[in-house]
Amino acid sequence: MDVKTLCLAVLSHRPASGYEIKKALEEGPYAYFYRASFGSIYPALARLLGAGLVTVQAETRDRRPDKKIYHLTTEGRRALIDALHGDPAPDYFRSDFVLMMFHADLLDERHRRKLLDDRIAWLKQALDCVTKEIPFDEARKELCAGVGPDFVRGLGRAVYAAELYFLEANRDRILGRTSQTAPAAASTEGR
Amino acid sequence: MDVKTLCLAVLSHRPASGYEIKKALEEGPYAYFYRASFGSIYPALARLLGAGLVTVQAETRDRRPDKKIYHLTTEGRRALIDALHGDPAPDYFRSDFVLMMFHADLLDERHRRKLLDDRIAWLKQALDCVTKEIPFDEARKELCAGVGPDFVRGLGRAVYAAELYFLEANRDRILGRTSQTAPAAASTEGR
DNA sequence: ATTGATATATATCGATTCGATATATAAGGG
DNA sequence: CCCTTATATATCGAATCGATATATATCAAT
Repeated sequence: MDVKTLCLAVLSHRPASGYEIKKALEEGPYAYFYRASFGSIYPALARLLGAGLVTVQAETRDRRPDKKIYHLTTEGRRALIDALHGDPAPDYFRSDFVLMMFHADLLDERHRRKLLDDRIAWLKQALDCVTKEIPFDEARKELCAGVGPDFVRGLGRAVYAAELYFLEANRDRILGRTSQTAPAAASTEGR
Repeated sequence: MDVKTLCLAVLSHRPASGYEIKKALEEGPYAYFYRASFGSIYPALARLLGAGLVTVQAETRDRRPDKKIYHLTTEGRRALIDALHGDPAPDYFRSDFVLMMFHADLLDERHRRKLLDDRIAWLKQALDCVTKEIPFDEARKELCAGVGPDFVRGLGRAVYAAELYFLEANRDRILGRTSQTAPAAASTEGR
């Protein structure tokens, strides 16, 4: 699924600016399963505009740069629905954390510990967010309402909780046995 | 982490051709947490060669195109270790499946069911692979040996199992309540 | 014989995306 | 003044993608 479709998806909730689309993708529920940079959002919006799948209205604000609000057209909505009914591409997952853990034998103890601690902290924070339903503002709330978002929230919770549980249950395994520090250091820190 | 580092990581196990690197990334344990295309692997290898982080030896084979085997240099190994000790970038995760489920209200019942069924089947197959330790050949076996790979395998298993469990426990929720087909059709298929 | 599929190999193309940067505005702090 | 953060639009050069090209093999179907 390309960034054009992603923008259509965000706009299916409500009209938004390019910046707001980025925010939804970065801080809203989409952040857990998609991502896009300004470098791809603006050209994608330009293409959507050219294709008649969105329209744009400029809003002038005092002492601020103009704001462009993009609206989904009927054709745009249809294009989105078509795309959502296509075959899903395989998940795209890249994780430095996992790559580093995979090469644990090349890592020093300190770094291994830091990776685990940071990951555990991040998972706890993410679980907190997902569980809480982020009620920051109306636009954010709207994105989170419905059976689909509920389902995805539950899925995210399940997966993050499983990872957290696994990391906490197995951290000693990765910290102890591949230690390359002196045995004395290992025995005081491995326990 | 860029594709250069990824190639160094694969080569840290044993020398390999560009094609073999791709295979390791596509079918070996790396497939679950990284990915790269030929379009990025070959240019990355060229850059690594230019930087002296790898060397290459051409092997002539009868009636076959030459095979280029890339070897990690000492500097290459050092560069890899440095990269692995850096700060991990945030995970990059994109999922058409999750995006589609998030927009379940826009999907017809048939498509929703297909998405779930296919995903569940894929998860089962992936769990099977991860559990089995893929003992296809020596090169593959080598990639899977050690505390790091064990840890990552366990992590993958935990996460996939959690997702599978969640999907099986909640499929009726996503199939039933957002149905937009006639009530009669829903009641015969929802069960 | 040809075609299609699959496999092992190297390589590259045009399109897309990334991450950083630029610009324009605001506010606050050192 | 500079830096940081925020709200906005936009673009750059580098990296990556997915498809394609080329070169070889084997096997199966027509």
